[in-house]
Amino acid sequence: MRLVVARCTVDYDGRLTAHLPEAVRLLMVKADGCVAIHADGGAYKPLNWMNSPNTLTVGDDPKAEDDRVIWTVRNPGGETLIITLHEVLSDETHEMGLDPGLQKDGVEAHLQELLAANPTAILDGLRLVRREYPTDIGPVDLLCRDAQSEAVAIEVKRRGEIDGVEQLTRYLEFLNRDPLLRPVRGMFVAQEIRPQARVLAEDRGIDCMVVDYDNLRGVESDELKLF
Amino acid sequence: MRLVVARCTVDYDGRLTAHLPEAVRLLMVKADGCVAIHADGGAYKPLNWMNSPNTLTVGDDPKAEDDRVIWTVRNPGGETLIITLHEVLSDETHEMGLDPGLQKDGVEAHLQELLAANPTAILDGLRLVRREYPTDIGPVDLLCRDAQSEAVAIEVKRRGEIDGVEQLTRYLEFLNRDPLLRPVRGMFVAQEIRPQARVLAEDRGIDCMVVDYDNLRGVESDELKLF
DNA sequence: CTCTGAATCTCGTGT
DNA sequence: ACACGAGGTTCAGAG
Repeated sequence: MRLVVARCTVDYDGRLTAHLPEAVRLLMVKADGCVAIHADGGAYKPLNWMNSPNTLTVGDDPKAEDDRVIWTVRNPGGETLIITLHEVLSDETHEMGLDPGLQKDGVEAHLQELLAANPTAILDGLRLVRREYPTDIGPVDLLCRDAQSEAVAIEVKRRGEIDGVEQLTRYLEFLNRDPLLRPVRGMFVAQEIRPQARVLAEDRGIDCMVVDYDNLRGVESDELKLF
Repeated sequence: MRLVVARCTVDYDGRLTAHLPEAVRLLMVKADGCVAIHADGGAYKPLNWMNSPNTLTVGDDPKAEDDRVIWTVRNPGGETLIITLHEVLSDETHEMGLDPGLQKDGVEAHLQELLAANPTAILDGLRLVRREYPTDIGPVDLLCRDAQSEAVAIEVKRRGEIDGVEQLTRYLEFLNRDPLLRPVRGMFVAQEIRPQARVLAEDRGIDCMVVDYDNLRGVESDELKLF
């Protein structure tokens, strides 16, 4: 990884056009060639960047009186990032090697897995038909049948907001056209449900349910203990 | 901005839990206190981070035999980021000052402006009634009248996806309650429309249209040349 | 390969 | 403060 601290101006032209006036910033060039320009504050996201694959060419500015250097970064999509370095304050390179990568736990996929394994935690007598049950407009998280064998479509979210209710409503609209499934009931299951989402869901006849991730893990381990 | 290159392990516990095995990485501490951990490749996004405001406390690990150092970053939300530095390879600090910020051009707002100025680029004989026409549930991008003076509600997107169709559907539902407007037709205009979004739109009787940003700019400049 | 949906989304704007 | 929508979204996973 090469780290350059420099007073610079930047111009990006690609999916949009963007410009950075002259200031001191960090230029980060990673081993795979991707380039990122960071300011000293604000977000973790860089001000500008160019992902790999790309080509970086370095040249002097023939029009300039001082010794400024121009970096031109081009990618196969025709996007360009032009960095004019007016003054270089630091330029260091460090070898780092490949990163073993991030291990995550506790995202929506895990919640969905736990619920698929324990549908009765949602509703007594509930049985799983399929995870990611396909419809013409995308897959429903869980399709189940309740104790009366009626279909229940379940949308799982970490945080339940209005767009999740919209999503489930669309699925229900399409699922209810299928005579083998009709009538299909909707359930909105999340670790947290925003008040507005709850209002909209209830207005549409969709049941809401808040579940606890750690409790569910407990349920699962309890079941494992039985064997 | 402080830049530390170190062999380290990282544990994040907050909205999810995540762990990074030992490897050499860049630790970036910005002037506002935010911390980011970068690998030497992949995305511009850091592997782990903690936004400002937060507190960084540095301490030795009393249990360790070597001289490892532990950084503990805490934010008011109770999230923690624990970085164990096994070996520090570089540690530098640079003053950068405030960044003047990014100037952008070519986003959805510009597309909407161009279409508002040239409604006939969407449909022959189309006249603009109002941009950001208000309804009880939010403003419609463009409200127009066609050659037969019937109302047309237009949703403008850079990339047309299902959400946009939902949005327009909601607006149409409310606009069609207004006897002065009824019947209101819907049009979904974007630089690119995803197939599933097109299916849903057509299912709802909404017309789709793909427009080109650069062409529109050309139309505009053509009109300007007339004067 | 495309397409869909999640994200520690982030970031702005408006109320 | 919260809700809503856009993003050079990025990113991973399934068909």
